Amino acid sequence: MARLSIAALYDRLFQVYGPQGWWPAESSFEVMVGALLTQNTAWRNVERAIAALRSARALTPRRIVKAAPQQLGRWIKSSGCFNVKAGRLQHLCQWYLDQGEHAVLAGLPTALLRPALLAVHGVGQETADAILLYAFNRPVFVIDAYTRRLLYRLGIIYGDEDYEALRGLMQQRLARRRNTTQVYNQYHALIVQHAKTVCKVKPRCNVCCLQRRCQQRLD
DNA sequence: ACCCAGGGTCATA
DNA sequence: TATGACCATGGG
Repeated sequence: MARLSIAALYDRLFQVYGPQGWWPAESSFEVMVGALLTQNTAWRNVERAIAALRSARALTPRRIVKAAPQQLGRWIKSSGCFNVKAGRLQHLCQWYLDQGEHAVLAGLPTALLRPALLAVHGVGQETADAILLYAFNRPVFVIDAYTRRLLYRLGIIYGDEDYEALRGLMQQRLARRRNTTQVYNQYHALIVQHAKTVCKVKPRCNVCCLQRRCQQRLD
């Protein structure tokens, strides 16, 4: 059986799950907050944290920076690792204010914006790229553990490639597409959706198990 | 009682 | 560079 290509996998996922409507948020700033809070955390718990911030009227960069760390921790408690994340959230918001907020940042080229995000303490590659793609609408593919696992099961990668190698691979294979930013947006969301529904319920799902190597669980 | 979730940082070797 | 510990809640 011929190996499924990265481009064909996208079409298959989209065919099965349809458009995903990511990122669920009311503003680009809220996307940034969510991207940070969802680090190693189920989205459900992040929603509660964001709801708590909103009902406390604390869902703004200034309120978050001004808040006492302990208070901030209480608001975002449901997202786990709350002491760590309270600090990270304040670093991110302080940076956001220092840079002049969204309008200024939106004017920066991705080649400058990405390193700037990565320089924020608590923002790693996946979080930075999620912010670039979903808050700033930049054509940057977000690599996560699900992406790596799925590509590995499909025999598309070895599995030991580093983050940048995978991001480069995904972007290269999708370069011919019409609207790459929209494709990256949907693709990442589709992989997450696929991972937390079908693969979990049905070990032999109708997407990744088109391939032999996927007939057995490899992790 | 485990294991994992829409990760990242830090100490150690 | 490459592991491991740590953060810590909520759901399965």
